Amino acid sequence: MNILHCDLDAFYASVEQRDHPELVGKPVIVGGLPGSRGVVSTCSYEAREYGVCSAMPAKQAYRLCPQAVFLPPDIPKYIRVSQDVFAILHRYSPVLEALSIDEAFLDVSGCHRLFGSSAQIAKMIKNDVLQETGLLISVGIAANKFLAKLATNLSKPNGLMELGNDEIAEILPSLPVSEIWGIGSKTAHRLNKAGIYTIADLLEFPRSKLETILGSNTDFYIQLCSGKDSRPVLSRSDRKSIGNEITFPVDLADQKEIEQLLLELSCQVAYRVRHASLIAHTVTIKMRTPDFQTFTRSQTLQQGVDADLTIYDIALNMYHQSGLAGKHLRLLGLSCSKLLERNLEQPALFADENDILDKIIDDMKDKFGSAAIKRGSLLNKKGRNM
DNA sequence: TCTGGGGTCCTAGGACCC
DNA sequence: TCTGGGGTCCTAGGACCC
Repeated sequence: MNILHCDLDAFYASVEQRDHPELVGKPVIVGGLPGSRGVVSTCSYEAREYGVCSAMPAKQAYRLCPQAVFLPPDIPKYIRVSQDVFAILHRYSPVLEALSIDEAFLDVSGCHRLFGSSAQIAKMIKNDVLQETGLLISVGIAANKFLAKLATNLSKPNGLMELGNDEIAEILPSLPVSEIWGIGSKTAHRLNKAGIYTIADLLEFPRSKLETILGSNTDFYIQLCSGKDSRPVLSRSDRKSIGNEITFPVDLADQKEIEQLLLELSCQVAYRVRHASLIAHTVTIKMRTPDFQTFTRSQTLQQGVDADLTIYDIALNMYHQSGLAGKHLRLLGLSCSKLLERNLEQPALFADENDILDKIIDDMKDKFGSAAIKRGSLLNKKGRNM
């Protein structure tokens, strides 16, 4: 029982309730605003009582709970709080795997002499997080990652659950397959169509037929359903991609306007790439049409890129070659991948004037914030801000 | 009813190389 | 005239997670 899964309860909404005491006890919905095309990122437990949940369209959330307080997310603030919480977790074990901004696995094997049993460590973590950040965190304890995460899910909010062999034998068989980490709505639906609703159903199903649904992951999922999971807790390796995307308030077909937005995205992403001291070898654009079909185009380059206008040129070219130029779009995205550390890359012999301009703009963004300065061609007559 | 934005990982086909 | 097999990389799409 050495694996802990730690998950902050209703993270974004809880931070807002902490910072705005008048919101405590009220339904709070962080994410898209009611009139927008956004969705709910996180909602407080008060809002959940009305049927509101994560990923629900904001319009639908408003219909269910019009009295809720809708707030846009303040991601930089949540990142700061998250860092504080992860620092607390780090005190108890160096083997920490961050899953997201509000979730992490901790392997506490070898930490018992210093801190006591897993359950004692979990209690100390919950206490420290509450004392130092004012937030509630749920902790699941088990022999492996799958079961630890399950324990957290079963005990939220403000949970602390240790899943031992007896509990596993009792709980696991009747759980719906959608509770399995990695089984999403599509796969769950296909399993249901085959008559598989619970973990017990899955284990009784002929393996060969199961393989037509789960493919090469069949054995892995059978193991999970048997309560076995040999994946180690691993500190996150380097990030694989950096990207931004935007869903327009209304569908857009005007090429000039889309090109302008592509330039804005290029500048945002390039800035983040440079800020991380990285260089990208692949640029990808993403387009979504009003019927919700998503298309991507990507290009891999011999020479790594990090300049605003270089990335923009590549993106613009792909947009015009995509067959979607002039068509209505509801989403436009740009991302950079195949990232390498900049100092490992052979530097260009001469920095050109674009590099110098990027450097000046970056310095100003660092000092005054990203809204303070942008390229002249990004300022249209309305003074759009993004 | 109308579907965000940040990501990760996987698959399948095709090009290319030996 | 008929063309294997293995490996790697690229591209596009899709499932999934929070």
